[in-house]
Amino acid sequence: MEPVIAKGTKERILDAALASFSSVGYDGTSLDDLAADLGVRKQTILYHFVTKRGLLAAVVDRAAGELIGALEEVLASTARGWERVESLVRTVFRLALREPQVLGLLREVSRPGSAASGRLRNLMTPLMDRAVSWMESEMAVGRMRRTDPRLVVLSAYSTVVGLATEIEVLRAAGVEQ
Amino acid sequence: MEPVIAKGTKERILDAALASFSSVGYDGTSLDDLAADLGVRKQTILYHFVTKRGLLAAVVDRAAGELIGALEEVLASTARGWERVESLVRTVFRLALREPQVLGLLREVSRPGSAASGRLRNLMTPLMDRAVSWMESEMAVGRMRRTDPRLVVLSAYSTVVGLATEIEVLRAAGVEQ
DNA sequence: CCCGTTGTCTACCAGATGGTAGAGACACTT
DNA sequence: AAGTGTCTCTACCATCTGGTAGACAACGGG
Repeated sequence: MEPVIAKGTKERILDAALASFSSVGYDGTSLDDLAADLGVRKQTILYHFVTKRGLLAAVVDRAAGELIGALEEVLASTARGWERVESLVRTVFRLALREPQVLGLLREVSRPGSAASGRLRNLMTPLMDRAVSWMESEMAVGRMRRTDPRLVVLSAYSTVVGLATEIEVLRAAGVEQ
Repeated sequence: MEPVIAKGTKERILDAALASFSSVGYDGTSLDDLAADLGVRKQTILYHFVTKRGLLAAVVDRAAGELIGALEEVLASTARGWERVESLVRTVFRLALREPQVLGLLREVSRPGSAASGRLRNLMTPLMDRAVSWMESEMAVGRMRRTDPRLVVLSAYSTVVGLATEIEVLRAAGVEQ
């Protein structure tokens, strides 16, 4: 599959695109600049991803896959109640520390009206539904206080992502982890 | 001060620009489109704000002024300890509900490397410093637990803004206030 | 009656952007 | 040797962008 030494051009493009999208945004990223950074012509990028939106979609798919994969792993574990929530949160933070770009991309793309916000929703809603129904069952057996689970999940989501996103800001402010 | 019937062109431009910047972002906003929406030529915009960045700066100044003004009002009150924090948070949320665009703009502009992030920092740091030194004095008299105030303020900031920003998302998900 | 200011307009442009067309190089199969 | 698919390249283009230059009207004061 993968060459032993050099990453394939396609992967390298995805890496650079993730970095660029998450820092300067989708509109702020020009294919020419991206290609120049990679020592490649723009048309090479377009060959692999057909259009700029296609590139964004691919980047989102890969990043979301990583995030979802990490979460799935936790979901497969046996922890129950708030323990489970805690390890989920911890997982997200660990990912945010290792690859801040993924969270940056999430922030960029979750803007309503973004070129890929629909795609993101399609990837996230099943996860969200699972979380909601799990919370409902936990509430049913009395391990959690009874509230609107959808609201709780959304609040938790935005708080965690918000905080994780600001990690760069925190770093810039000279704060430790 | 304000004309009774029609808002001045300048104010109308600022309104439209705020809406556009906060939803599709700075790069995603074209002066031509903005002008077309207003029934005005692009050059009218440039007459009032000279350059696109100038327009952004003006929008940021006005929005930040609103936010800071609201917060100043609370800071002038007599509430102490966590009470005070609570009313500050409440104020931000009230503003976010009334004008979600302001928070959208904040999110757009707080991205490191944004065209106006420096300007925003200049406007926010005095507020931040006040919050930090206030917390320090509260901790000194034992009304608050002793921790790194800078960290607390940053966390609170990102959590509140994060949550407030997602209000549109919450609304889209069909959740009440 | 002229003059400077203010605000909006028409006309135009240089540069960047995403995208198309097609050729050359290379590897693999037949 | 010929053919086929994969990958990258050069060349080109239509469109859109922010921005400049300058005309035209309205207005108020001297």
